[in-house]
Amino acid sequence: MSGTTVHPTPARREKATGPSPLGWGLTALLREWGARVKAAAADLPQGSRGYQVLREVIDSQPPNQATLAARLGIDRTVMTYLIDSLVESGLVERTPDPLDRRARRIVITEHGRNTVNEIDAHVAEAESGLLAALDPSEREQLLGLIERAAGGLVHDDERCATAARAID
Amino acid sequence: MSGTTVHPTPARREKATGPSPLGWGLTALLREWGARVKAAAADLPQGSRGYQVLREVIDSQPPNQATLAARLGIDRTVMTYLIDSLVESGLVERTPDPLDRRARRIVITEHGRNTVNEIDAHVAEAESGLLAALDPSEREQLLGLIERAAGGLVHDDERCATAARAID
DNA sequence: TATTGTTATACTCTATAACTATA
DNA sequence: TATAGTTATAGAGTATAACAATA
Repeated sequence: MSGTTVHPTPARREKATGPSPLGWGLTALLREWGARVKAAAADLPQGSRGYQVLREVIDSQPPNQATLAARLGIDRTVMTYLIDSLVESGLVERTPDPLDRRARRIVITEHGRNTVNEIDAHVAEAESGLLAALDPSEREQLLGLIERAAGGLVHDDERCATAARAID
Repeated sequence: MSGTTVHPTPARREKATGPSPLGWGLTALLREWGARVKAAAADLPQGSRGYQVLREVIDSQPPNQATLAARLGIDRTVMTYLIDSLVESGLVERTPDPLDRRARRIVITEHGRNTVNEIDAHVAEAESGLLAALDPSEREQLLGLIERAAGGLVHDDERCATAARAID
């Protein structure tokens, strides 16, 4: 979200010698995704992340904060502030978890559900704009591949570099 | 790089009602990519971004800082510090641009080239680990789709939400 | 002893503006 | 006037550690 314009595949771009296009492409796409979804979800606090949390609250049956944090890759201390502002806006509520009195179940409010429903349409537009270079079947493909690749990141915790700090 | 473990596709995940999996998948993949490449490029300053800059310096014929910044989506003020530390480490040099005395061409040094060559192998490993859930042909597919989608983000500047702030 | 959630602090990024030297 | 590069400052975002309540 810096004042710069993405400038891909410019005239002077040669063949990619090394393995960088993955990181470059992911970065460019995620930056644009964040900017577009932030605009689409301008009604929400916390921009695109507020939207992601709300979607997750709806899709999972009411999760607790730790689950939300783990699933979205957000620190649990940050999740506290995130939920705070969503509660202030009346989009979600913290309810006690009858099975674990330490935990709070985060449930969507009627207002929250309506808001997300409206925003979903705008986000869908934003996302198809983001993938404008691909035709519909390719978008499906990309979505599927991304989800599978990302979904595969669970079980190699003991092997990779992140593990060390992730475990701590 | 928070002390959290990604926790995708957990037991309680239902069908995705809305359009969030794209943002979720991109975020998870990019976070892991950054962590793994940072480990793979531990010799470099500035982690995965130092690597990205070096790769770009090699792939483009010596670019100036503004070009690098635009292409990688990094603010030009940040690029100054980035290049500073790469110069300190002897990986690149700032040379005057004969065609524009304001600009500095960033050229890779012999040491820089050797270093990147070594790291490339580790990064390639890191990336195939990242995409372990996909078979080789699917990885190719994903790479291609990501590059095309990201490459398509150039010409809609006057239409989308980012434009406003990108233009400024 | 481990975990959920909260708070406070410090640190790291990033954004903004101002300045120079060129064009 | 606009652009390339630099620098300084402020702000947003993030990590770390400590704590209370519960498991």
